Amino acid sequence: MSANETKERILDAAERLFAEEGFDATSLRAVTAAAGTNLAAVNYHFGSKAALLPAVVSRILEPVNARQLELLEALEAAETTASVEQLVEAFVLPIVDLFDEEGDRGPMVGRLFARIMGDPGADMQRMVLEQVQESDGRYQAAFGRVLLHLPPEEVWWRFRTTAAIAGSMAPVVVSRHVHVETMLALLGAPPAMAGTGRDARLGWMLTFLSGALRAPATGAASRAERQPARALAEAELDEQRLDRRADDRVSVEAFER
Amino acid sequence: MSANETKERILDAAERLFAEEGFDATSLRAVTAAAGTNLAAVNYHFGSKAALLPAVVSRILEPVNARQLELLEALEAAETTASVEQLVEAFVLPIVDLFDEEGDRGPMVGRLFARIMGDPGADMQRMVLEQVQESDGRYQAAFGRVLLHLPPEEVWWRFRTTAAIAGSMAPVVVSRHVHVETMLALLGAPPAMAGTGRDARLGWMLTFLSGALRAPATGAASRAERQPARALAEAELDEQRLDRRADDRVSVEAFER
DNA sequence: GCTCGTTCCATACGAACGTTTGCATGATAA
DNA sequence: TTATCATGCAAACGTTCGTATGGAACGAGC
Repeated sequence: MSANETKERILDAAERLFAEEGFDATSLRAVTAAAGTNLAAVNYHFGSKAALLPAVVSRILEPVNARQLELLEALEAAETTASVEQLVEAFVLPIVDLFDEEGDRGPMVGRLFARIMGDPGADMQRMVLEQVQESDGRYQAAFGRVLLHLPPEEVWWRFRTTAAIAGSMAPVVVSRHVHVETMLALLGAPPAMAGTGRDARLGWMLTFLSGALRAPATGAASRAERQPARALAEAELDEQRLDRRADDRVSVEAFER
Repeated sequence: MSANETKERILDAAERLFAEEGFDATSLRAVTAAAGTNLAAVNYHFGSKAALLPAVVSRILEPVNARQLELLEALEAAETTASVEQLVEAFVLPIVDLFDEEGDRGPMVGRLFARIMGDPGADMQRMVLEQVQESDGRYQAAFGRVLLHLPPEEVWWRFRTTAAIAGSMAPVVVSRHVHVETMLALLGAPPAMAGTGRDARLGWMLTFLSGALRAPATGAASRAERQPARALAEAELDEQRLDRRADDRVSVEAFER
């Protein structure tokens, strides 16, 4: 058997098991058994178990990054300025398509990414950020050119959040990778939208994320809209919440500046 | 030492270690060493390692749920109908305050929740959903009464996404729990907003989430806004992307109905 | 047809894991 | 004082983990 074939089979098995059980809960014995190779194969081909995870991730992320950049360049080559929706679509489409691959690989990869992006470990974050660095920077700049009503740092944070949602929340919430039976049993609502195919999910995500990105700058919301929420709630609950700290109301005032 | 004191010390240690290292990567020996108790204490007081996690989570979630319900009831008792922002604030405020607790417990709990909400395992999802069931249902109903421009299932999914973001993305992206040094080094942008305190973060989240919730129903966006993004990108890239499937364009048409 | 480097495999090792056991300790009630 | 019970502790159990080793199988190049 060729070396590459073995490596690919190991990556396939690891991808599935890391997604299903998590990295720590997956043993090399389980990986090699699923891959149909010997236990020692992982250490031979990848050096260690720790080195297997970045290999799995970059095999997934590379084509997504490439396509994100292709779509962005297409937009930038056009004569008209891109809209927020266009930028969001160029960013999100490759991700949604990844989670929508035929067979069960899409859901699987979705779960893997939900795990990875939710992991607050420094090593994990570093690994992901290294892989998306280029695409990320290019989109940051592009959104900065379009969201002119926002100060730069707010653009930065909104895009960071958007990217994180696209990578981690999308597969869990929007697509078919969540344990819908569990949600149905416990929350008892009809998640019909999840079943209507890729384009419905894509459109739904575009609406959600574009809405968030387009929102006016923080602090620009009218006082009439925001003030009563806090004032009312605080007043009605003051006697109940004995544990609240004294500076609470002060900080509200500061924020409502 | 009283039994409760030991249990609390174990929960404290487990909370921190689960957040920092993850559940699987944390050994009972590490927990009991940090708690200053004997190794057997966990099994004595909680039955098993598996039972320790729900105990940790519900100790955190209980006061948050209670406060969410308090704030919602205050809004519902008012004579005027609540706004989207008011509802979002009532839902998000207890969560933001949780991640903002004095000392380092806030960031810690934030990391723990990022892990838990990102975990696609069925057991984990079931555990969380059971704990938030009541509050979740009440807010679902409340948002349904306010987002009148959306069909019920879209309200349902938008709130699901909002809740997931509030629980998992908020601590990672908006607050101080992300490894900012790593982001800075790799993405090289000034995340100044994260440093300006709780109220700035809260306001930022309200803007982001309210914007997403207020967005028009999916499909209601104008064709002039959305169509060119796809058409342009597809046309310019057709020759490059040989691997694209044939039904791609068809499905776009279907979605743009 | 032999050689050499790559790949594969069976096996072993030491460490770390969750759990259990048996007994010590200390407070409480009779 | 004695009996009882909840709690704490040290030690050990069997299992599983990641990694290392030494040789077998194989194919390309001379």
